[in-house]
Amino acid sequence: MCLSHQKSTFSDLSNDAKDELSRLKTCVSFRKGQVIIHEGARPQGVYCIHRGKVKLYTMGTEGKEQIIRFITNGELIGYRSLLSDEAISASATALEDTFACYIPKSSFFKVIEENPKFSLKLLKMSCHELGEAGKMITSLAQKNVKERLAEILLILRATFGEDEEGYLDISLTREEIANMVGTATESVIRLISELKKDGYISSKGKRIAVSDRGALQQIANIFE
Amino acid sequence: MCLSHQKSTFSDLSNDAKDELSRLKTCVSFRKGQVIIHEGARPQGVYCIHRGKVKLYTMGTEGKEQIIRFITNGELIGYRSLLSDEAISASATALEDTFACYIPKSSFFKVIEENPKFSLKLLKMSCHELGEAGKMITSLAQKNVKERLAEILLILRATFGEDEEGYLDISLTREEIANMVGTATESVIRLISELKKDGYISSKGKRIAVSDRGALQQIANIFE
DNA sequence: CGATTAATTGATACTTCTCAAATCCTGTGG
DNA sequence: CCACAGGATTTGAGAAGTATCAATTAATCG
Repeated sequence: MCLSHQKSTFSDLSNDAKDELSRLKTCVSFRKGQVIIHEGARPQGVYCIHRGKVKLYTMGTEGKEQIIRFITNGELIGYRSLLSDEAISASATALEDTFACYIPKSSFFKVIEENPKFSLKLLKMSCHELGEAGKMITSLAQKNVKERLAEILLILRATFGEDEEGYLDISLTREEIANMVGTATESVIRLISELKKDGYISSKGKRIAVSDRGALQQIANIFE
Repeated sequence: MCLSHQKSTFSDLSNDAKDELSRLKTCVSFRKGQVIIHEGARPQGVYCIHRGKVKLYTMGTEGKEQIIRFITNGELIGYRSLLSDEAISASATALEDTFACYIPKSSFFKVIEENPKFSLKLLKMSCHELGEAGKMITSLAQKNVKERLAEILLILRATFGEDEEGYLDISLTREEIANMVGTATESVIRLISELKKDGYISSKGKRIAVSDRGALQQIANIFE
C-alpha cells in the first residue's frame, strides 16, 4: 500500500506513525472514469494514491471541465480542502483503474499534530503547488494555444514518463487535452497534426510520443 | 507594526512568540513602484505587510507581467519560496508606499518549529491560496475577456474595498488591470468604457467605482 | 508650463471558436 | 467473430473575439 512507496507523501514518517496510519486507513479502488471527490462537497478524509492516475479539475461555465493538474502514485487527494476548511474546489476522477488509501479526517489531523515534520512537508508541498499554479496562470494568460499545447505535452511527459515504445504513459482524449490547454477540442486536434507534420511528435490513435523535446521547449518558450 | 494587526498572519501567536518575533524582525519600507522581491532570487526572509498594497506577478514571454494576486495589510510575501525551498516564483512590487516587517529565514523557521499551530495556519493559508489559484486558472482558460474583467473588478472591490466616494481603494493603471485579466491594454480600455456606458461601473480618471455589483456578477458568471 | 507617460480611439489582421459533416474507433451484443 | 451503435476524431468554412499598430488626446510630475 501507499505508505511503502518511496515517494509517498507519507514516506518520511517514523515507523511508529506509519504503523498507526496503517491501522487507521482503509483501502479503496476506483474504476476508470469513477469520480473520487466531487467539487463543492465537504471532504471527510484524504486519499493517497497507491497506483493509478487521476485528473483534478473544476467545472467552468457551460459545464466545461478545466483540468488543473494530475495526481499519481504517492500523491494526496483532498488535503487542500481539508486543511483550508473549505468545500472541495476541484473534482477528482480516475483516468485509469486506481488504488488508494483512504485516511479519515481525524486521523489525518492526528498525524499532522503529532509529526511536525510531516506538517512541514505538507506545507512544502502546497507551496510548491502554489508555484506551479502561478506558472500555469501565466501560461494561460500570455501564451497562445500552440505554445500552451507544447508546454502541456512536456508536462505530461515529465509527469507520466514514456512506455517502452516511447509513447506518453497516459491516455487522454483530445477533449481532455483541450481541457488542460484551455481551448476547443478541434484546436487541439489541428495543432497536434501540425506538430506531427513538423516531426516534433508522433501519434498512433490516442497515443502520443514526444520525438523532439527541444523543439517543443522552443515552441513553448521554456528555457531551462 | 504588523504583529499587532488583528488579521495579521501572526495574530494567533502567543505573546511570548510575538515578543520574540519583535526582537528578530526589522522594519522596512518601500516606495511606490519599488521592487520588494525579485523572481528567480533566493529569499533570505519573509516580509509581513503592515500597511500598503503590493502586486505579485511573474514575467511571461516578451517581458509582459502577469499579476497573480495582490498582497495587503497583515499578509506575507516570500513565504512560498522559503517553504518550498525554491527560487522566488513571482516578483513583488509596491503599488503605493508600503511598510513591512522583515523576518529572517532562520527566525521564521524557528517560529514555525516552536509553534505547531502557526505552522498549521500557514498550511491553511497556502491551501486557501491554492484554491484561489485554481479558480483563476479556470477563469483564464474558459472565460472571455469581458467576463474576466468583470470578475477582476469584483475581486478588487472585495480585496481593497471602497473609499468614501465609492471608488475602489486601489490605484492601478489600465495596463496593470490588463496584466491581471490577461489581455491587451486596449482591450481593457474598450471594455471598461463599455461597462461604463451600460452603467455598471463609473470612473473618473484612473479611479473606478463598481455601481452595479449584481450586473458584474452576472457578466462574470459568478453565482454566490 | 513643458515633457513624459497613460489613456483612448480607429482600422486592420490574426487567432481561435463554433457549427456541420464525414470518418474512424471501440466496446458490446447477437 | 462480426456488425453496429455511439462516441471520438478529423476536416472545412465562416464567424467572433482579440491583438496589434498608429495616431490622438488626456493626465501627471517635476
